[in-house]
Amino acid sequence: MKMSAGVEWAVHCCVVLSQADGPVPTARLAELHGVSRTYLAKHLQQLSRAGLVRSTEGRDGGYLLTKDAAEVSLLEVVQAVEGPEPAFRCTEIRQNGPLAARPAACRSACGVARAMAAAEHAWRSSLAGVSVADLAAGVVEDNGRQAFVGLRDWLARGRG
Amino acid sequence: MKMSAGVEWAVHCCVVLSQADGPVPTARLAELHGVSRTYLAKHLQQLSRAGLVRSTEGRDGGYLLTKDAAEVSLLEVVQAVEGPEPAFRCTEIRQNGPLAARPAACRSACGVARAMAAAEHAWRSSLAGVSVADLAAGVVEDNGRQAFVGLRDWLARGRG
DNA sequence: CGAACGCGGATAGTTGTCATCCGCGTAGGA
DNA sequence: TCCTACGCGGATGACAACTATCCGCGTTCG
Repeated sequence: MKMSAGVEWAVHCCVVLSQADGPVPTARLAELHGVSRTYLAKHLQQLSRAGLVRSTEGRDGGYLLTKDAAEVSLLEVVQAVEGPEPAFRCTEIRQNGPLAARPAACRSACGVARAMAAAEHAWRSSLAGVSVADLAAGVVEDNGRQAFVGLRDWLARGRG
Repeated sequence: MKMSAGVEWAVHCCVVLSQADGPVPTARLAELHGVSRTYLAKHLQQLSRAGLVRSTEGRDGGYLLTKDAAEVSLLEVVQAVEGPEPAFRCTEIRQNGPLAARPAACRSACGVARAMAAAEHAWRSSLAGVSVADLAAGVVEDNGRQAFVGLRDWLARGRG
C-alpha cells in the first residue's frame, strides 16, 4: 500500500503557492524542489482539475491557489492526486463458495469492509484537520520567520 | 493508493480459522472463499511468517490460529500481508533545490511528513481496536447464530 | 511406502507508477 | 503582427508491484 510520490510534490507546491504574490510557473516549482518539470506538470494539472489551484495561461502564466491557504485541507490535496477511491476494496468474497451468504444478508457492507472503512475515515479525518496554512506555519516554526522571505525573493527574481 | 486484495482474503481466513476445531488446509480455505488456491497459499505463508498462524505439516496438516481470536487485531493481519512500511514516504524534497533547508533544520521530520504520519497513526489505531473475534461476532450479527454451525460442519466433512 | 499437506523458488501476465516528449491553444510584450 | 513563455492533453516507454501459476522438496500420517 503505497502513496504516489506526486502527493509529496503537490503538497509542497501548495505551501509555496500560499506564499507567492503572483502566478508561479511549473518550471519554477520544479526547479525549487529539484524534481522533474514535465512530471510535476502532470500533478499540477490534477490539482487544477480538482479546483484547488487555478492556472493562468499564456506568457507570465502559472499557478495560483484558488482559496485561502487556511481553507485548503491536506486531505483535498492528497485526494486530488491519489484519487478518491478507498485503499481497501471489498470484493464480497462472502458471496463466493459453497457457504455463500444469502444476498438478503448482504444488503449492508460486511464487517471486514466496515472496519476498514472506519479506519480510512479516521485517516481522512486526520488529514482534513490540517490545512496548507498550518503546514506553512510549521515551516516557519522549523526554519525561522525569514524562511519565506527568501522564497518570495527567489520567486520575484523569476519575474524579473 | 491501493491495498492488496490478499488482505481481504487473509482477514476472512482468520475469521474462519477462529471457528475451526482443527487445522484447515489451504485448499479448503480457497474453496470456501472461491479464490485461487495457489495464490491464497502465498498469503497464508505471510501470516505464518508473521506468527499469526501456525502451520501443521504433513498429511492432515493445515493452518491454526496461534492465539485466541480476541488477541489478534485487524492491524496485525493487514500488516502481515501489506508489510509495515507507511504509505507516505517522505523524500525530503525540502533539502533539494536552490533554497534547500539547512541540514541543521532537518533533524526532525518535515511538517508534511508529520501530518501524514499522524493520519496513518490514526488509521492503524482504528485497525488495532478491532480483533478477529470482533469480526466473527459481526458475522453472527449479520447472518444469525447458526452461520458458523454450517461452517464447522462443512470443515468437519473435509476431515471425514 | 504413498497420499496429503506446507514451503520456497521460478516464472509470467497484467496493472500502475514514474517519466518524457510533442503538438496545440493562449496571453503578453516588442 | 509576430515571438515567446506558458498550461493542456495525448502518446509513449521503462520499471516496479500485484496477481497468478507451477514445480520440487520435506514432512506427517495411515
